[in-house]
Amino acid sequence: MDVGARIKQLREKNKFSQNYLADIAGISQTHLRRVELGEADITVGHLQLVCDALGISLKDFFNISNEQEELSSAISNLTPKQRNLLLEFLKSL
Amino acid sequence: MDVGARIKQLREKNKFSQNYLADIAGISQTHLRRVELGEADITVGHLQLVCDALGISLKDFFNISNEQEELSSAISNLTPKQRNLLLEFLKSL
DNA sequence: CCGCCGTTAGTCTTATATAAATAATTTTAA
DNA sequence: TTAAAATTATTTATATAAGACTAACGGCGG
Repeated sequence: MDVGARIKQLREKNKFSQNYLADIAGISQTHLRRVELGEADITVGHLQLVCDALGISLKDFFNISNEQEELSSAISNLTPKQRNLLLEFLKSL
Repeated sequence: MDVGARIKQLREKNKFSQNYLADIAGISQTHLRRVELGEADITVGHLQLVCDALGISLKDFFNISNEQEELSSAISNLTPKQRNLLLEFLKSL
């Protein structure tokens, strides 16, 4: 479970900048950035602040459905060629 | 959500000492103690280690309210006879 | 082109999470 | 009741989480 990627995913879904999210969460943009990049390991207390700012519970933060996980792990193993095929397929939906 | 209390609750359910849990989780007993007492704010990475050692997912670690709800709704449907059996059982814990 | 603005990245410092070793306390068994 | 064993608490030291400030990197109107 990649905490940084998950934060980034939620942040971008809300169209927040690092600065804005950090601000309303009450943490520094520097640190948020490092956490998102996986360069730092956030504490639960601070993650709670971030989750509050994102309007999500810690439980839901960690509750990535199995389908999603299956998908993302499947996708991460694609060859570039396969990735292109997938992109075409998605467009056709 | 009191992370320390939650860890302690799960640790004691498994009849682990701080030392033992810290050992198999790969963290120090000193730190585990401080986290349980709320004197330190554990990082997600370390909490993940603890959860692994406890055989529980992070999602379930934070999924406390549902369990409680399941319990209370289950309890509310007991017959008097079942309620007595439950009381005996609780004493035996 | 040029400065302005929003966003992300880098640096340097401080606060605190975490560890190793040891002491104190509680529990257990004789 | 007491010594040993198990558990929890302290002390001291280090690694790293976290913050303040500044720089670099694009867009965009003038």
